[in-house]
Amino acid sequence: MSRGRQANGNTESVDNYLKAIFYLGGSEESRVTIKALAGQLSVAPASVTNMLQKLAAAPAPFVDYERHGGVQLSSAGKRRALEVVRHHRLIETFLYEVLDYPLEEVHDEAERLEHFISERFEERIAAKLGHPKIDPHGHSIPTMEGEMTARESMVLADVVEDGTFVIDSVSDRDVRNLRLIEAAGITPGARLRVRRKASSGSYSVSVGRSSKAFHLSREVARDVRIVRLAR
Amino acid sequence: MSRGRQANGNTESVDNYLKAIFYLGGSEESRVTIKALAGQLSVAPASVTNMLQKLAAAPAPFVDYERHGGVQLSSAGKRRALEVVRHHRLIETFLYEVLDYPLEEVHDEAERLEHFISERFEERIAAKLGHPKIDPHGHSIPTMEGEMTARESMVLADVVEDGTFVIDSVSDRDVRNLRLIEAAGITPGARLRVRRKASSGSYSVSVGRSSKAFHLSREVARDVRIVRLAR
DNA sequence: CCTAAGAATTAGGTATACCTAAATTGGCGA
DNA sequence: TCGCCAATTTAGGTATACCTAATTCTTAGG
Repeated sequence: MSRGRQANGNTESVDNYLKAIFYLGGSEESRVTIKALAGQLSVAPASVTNMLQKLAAAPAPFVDYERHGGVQLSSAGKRRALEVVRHHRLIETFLYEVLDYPLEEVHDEAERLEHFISERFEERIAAKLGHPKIDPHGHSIPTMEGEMTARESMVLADVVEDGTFVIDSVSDRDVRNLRLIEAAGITPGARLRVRRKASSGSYSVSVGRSSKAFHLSREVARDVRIVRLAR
Repeated sequence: MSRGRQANGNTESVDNYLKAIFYLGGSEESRVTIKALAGQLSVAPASVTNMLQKLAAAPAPFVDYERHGGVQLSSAGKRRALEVVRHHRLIETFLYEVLDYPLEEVHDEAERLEHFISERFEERIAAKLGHPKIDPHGHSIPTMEGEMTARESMVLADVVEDGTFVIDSVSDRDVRNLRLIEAAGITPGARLRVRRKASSGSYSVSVGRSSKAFHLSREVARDVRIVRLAR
């Protein structure tokens, strides 16, 4: 009886590799280097090579791996990655909406639970939430069929001209940043006026119809994605 | 970074050993044999010996183990076992009450998730449910402090005289039995009239105020616990 | 009281998923 | 073109938690 198995047939570890390749590959699904994966997963490069060799050697492999040539998800791998992402984001939404979690705590819990919930659990929380399309951070939730609607948003830190935007999503990568972002009232869907770009790369912004401007560091601006408001 | 860790500091495996010792020790908390544990956990006896030696060698051991002398939980072990049981039963209640799971599916999902939820999750579902004292099977839910109210109930299969009882709890051990039990309307709190004990060891019973009697096999009667109704 | 059955333990393996350290490789700049 | 060097891979090791087979206890019955 091999341990470490879950509701589905995968290992927590395998799922994490797939998710990491998915994220690092970006929307172009480009090949990902071993080094980048190692960084993302906080694991030694040698461990990554090992794991990828194992994954690639499987009968219906999740990845397309080539010696010295990086990795890419196979279509099966992409399907599985999207399922894990769906789990993650549904759980986040559930924790936030139903269990009243504070936004910053949602990520870590979801990160653990995403590997262990059954299909039934997934289906039930989706139903309870009315089959939501975005999670509390503003990220798209893939459908059961593994479709994820693409969003064409940009990182706030890349904005060079003043303007008015709609907040698309916020990153859950860094809890400290996320707390600042939330405290500032920066929430997906809200209006964001970018007032000034300091030479340092930081911003003066205001949210909603408030005219109170406040300051956002470049560091924090990197964790906010926005869409230009149609004029 | 050792894998297999959870929200708390334990291994899934360790938690399962503690839970098994807890169950097998019964309310008298008697010593449990290696063989019984091996049976309960579906693991080879040698594996049990190994694990117990490791557990007993820890700085603040969860178990009191003696060579050729069986095991018993230490007070720390009992505390942890009760926490896992609390998780399990709270999750069951949550799945049943909030996510509308069918009763028979509640156990397996809880069995997996009990190891991975955080204290916060535990606290939140308990709050959502109004700090329930029993789970949908009728089992007591230990408190946060590790107290579990004892119930003096008996197994239906042990009843020798006809009489009227209150259903205390039903076992979730066997899904097939549980389905029969539920279909019969046997639910914790309901009234059960035991009409006849066949020589085979099976019963004719009726539930609630219904006078429709039906048949219960000894096998199924072993999974129902009852309390004699005060006259 | 002594022995043999059955319980428990020891010994030696497997698989997973990590690690470090030591090769190797492949592409880029001199 | 060639050699360097960072990236990658190979080699060899660790810990967990299992396994089987072989050995050693314990104790209950003769």
